[in-house]
Amino acid sequence: MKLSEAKQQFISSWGAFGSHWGINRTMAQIHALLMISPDPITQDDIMEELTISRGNVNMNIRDLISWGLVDRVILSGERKEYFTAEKDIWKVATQIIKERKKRELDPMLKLLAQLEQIDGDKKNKEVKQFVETISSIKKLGSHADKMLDLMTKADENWFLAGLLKVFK
Amino acid sequence: MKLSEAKQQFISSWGAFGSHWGINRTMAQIHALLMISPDPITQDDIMEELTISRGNVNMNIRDLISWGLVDRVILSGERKEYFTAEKDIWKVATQIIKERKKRELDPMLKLLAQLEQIDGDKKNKEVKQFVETISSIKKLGSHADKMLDLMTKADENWFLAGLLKVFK
DNA sequence: ATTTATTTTCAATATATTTTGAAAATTCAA
DNA sequence: TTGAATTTTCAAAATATATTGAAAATAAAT
Repeated sequence: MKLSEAKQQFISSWGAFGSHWGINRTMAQIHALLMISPDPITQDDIMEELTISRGNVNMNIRDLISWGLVDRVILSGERKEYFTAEKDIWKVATQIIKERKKRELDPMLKLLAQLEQIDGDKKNKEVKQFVETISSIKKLGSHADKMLDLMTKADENWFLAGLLKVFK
Repeated sequence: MKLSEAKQQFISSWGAFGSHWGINRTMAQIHALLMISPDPITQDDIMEELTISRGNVNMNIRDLISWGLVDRVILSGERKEYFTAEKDIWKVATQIIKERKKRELDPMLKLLAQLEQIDGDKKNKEVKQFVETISSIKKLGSHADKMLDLMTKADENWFLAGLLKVFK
């Protein structure tokens, strides 16, 4: 397979993959393109490579920057802005985990804590099932929370070495 | 807070939460409703509780069944079908992980293995960055794959006990 | 200060996804 | 069988999301 073909395939499937995870397809594609680009590239390069509009590139790039996955780069002497992506995939993964934890898991756990305090007869079947469901989700959620916290603080080798100990 | 209010809040936010994870909002809401329902309920109950159409309920219920999260229940003497959800949240989580691994991670890893074999000068900067990106994603992916496999085979206590050892 | 290159915004448009609801199919009882 | 209850399907409509492109804003050079 030729590089150009492989590139296209990777960008396209990374986009599809991302869309299963609440990340918009184009954003994931831009991210893919930046990850495989050895040097920083411009908005125009991205527009051309993915055949999408300037506005689209601009918005998604800003989104990627807010996720901490892409950086603006100023090349001296150049007027245009350049962009580059974090290349260490472990850092990419922990960054995504950190952000999603903050944006989604944390608020959910906060809400569940509130919902646990409902008034009503604890003997009532409906009440009982509700409280049990909420508290078991909360419990699982906070385990996940702690685990993700530790994971994202550890570096890759440390984390995987640790896992090996558990998983024989 | 009253039960009815708490129920509404839980259903609504579980729906929003799900939609960040590629699960459609209504499907997640139906799932939430079933999890907090102590006894099996009918399509009509769901229609009424969530004020959505019969077709919508039917399609999403089937989807939930295909995910292994909901079961059809036939109550003897009753004509209508009843539905019930798995209540053990650890089982719910591992079931979701298993399915998503099968549907998303496995195909992605398979594709990456193909993309690694591109022809061209390995000294070329573009080729080098491409191959490095692909192989590092593949490596991380297969670590995740192994870990998820073990997680979903283990039971909750075993898994958490194991994690405790690693994470002090 | 004016021009020119570049980035950003956002209303309009296009695309994708979800939902409806009524018709068709199925299931069960009489 | 026939018919009533129930489930399923799916084209059309509604809704939500993504994309465009040109105008406004910003930044740099002259």
